[in-house]
Amino acid sequence: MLSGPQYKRIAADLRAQIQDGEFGPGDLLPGELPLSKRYGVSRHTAQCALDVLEAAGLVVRVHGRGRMVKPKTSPDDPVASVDVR
Amino acid sequence: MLSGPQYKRIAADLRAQIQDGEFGPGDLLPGELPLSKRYGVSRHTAQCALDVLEAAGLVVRVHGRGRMVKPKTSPDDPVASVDVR
DNA sequence: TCGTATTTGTTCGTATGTATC
DNA sequence: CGATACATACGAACAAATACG
Repeated sequence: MLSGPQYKRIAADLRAQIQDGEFGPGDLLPGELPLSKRYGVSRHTAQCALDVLEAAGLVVRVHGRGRMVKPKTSPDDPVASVDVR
Repeated sequence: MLSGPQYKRIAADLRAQIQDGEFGPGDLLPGELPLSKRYGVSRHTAQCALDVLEAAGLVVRVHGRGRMVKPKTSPDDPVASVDVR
């Protein structure tokens, strides 16, 4: 209800951790499987959460490697203002 | 294999139709179910195809209604240059 | 207002392919 | 080669929004 979709909640959670500095630029984020277990959701849902961060321009995917915090290239990124609602 | 992912092929197909004028701005696109039947894929795959167009800024979603061709608001959209490969 | 049909939203599960380490 | 991780694709189910009669 108040919590909304799980995947957006997880995405917001991860985003907070990134912006908190728990994950720096270039750091590898936890993968789909680890996230699915940590939050008690399916792998699909964990994937959706990571997709939100990717769409927000916060992370980048690397096939066979994982997802990493996008190294800031342009200082004009409206990244922090993206609504994860 | 040689043809690549189905969802990207379908997305490219739809994009061509849009840019061909078969669907004008504001027009409602075929939904996930119609597309899944037309192309013989699952609803999930059809959804992925439509997601590509949405990510490309070509269409917008409306819950309970469907997806429509985005009415062009800004003429600076690098839309046509998006690679659907 | 209510009920129904349609469509998208969210979530689960599974399988297989491909890329990296 | 084997383990890990993302890529693609199938299926199913119920929720929520919208439109219409």
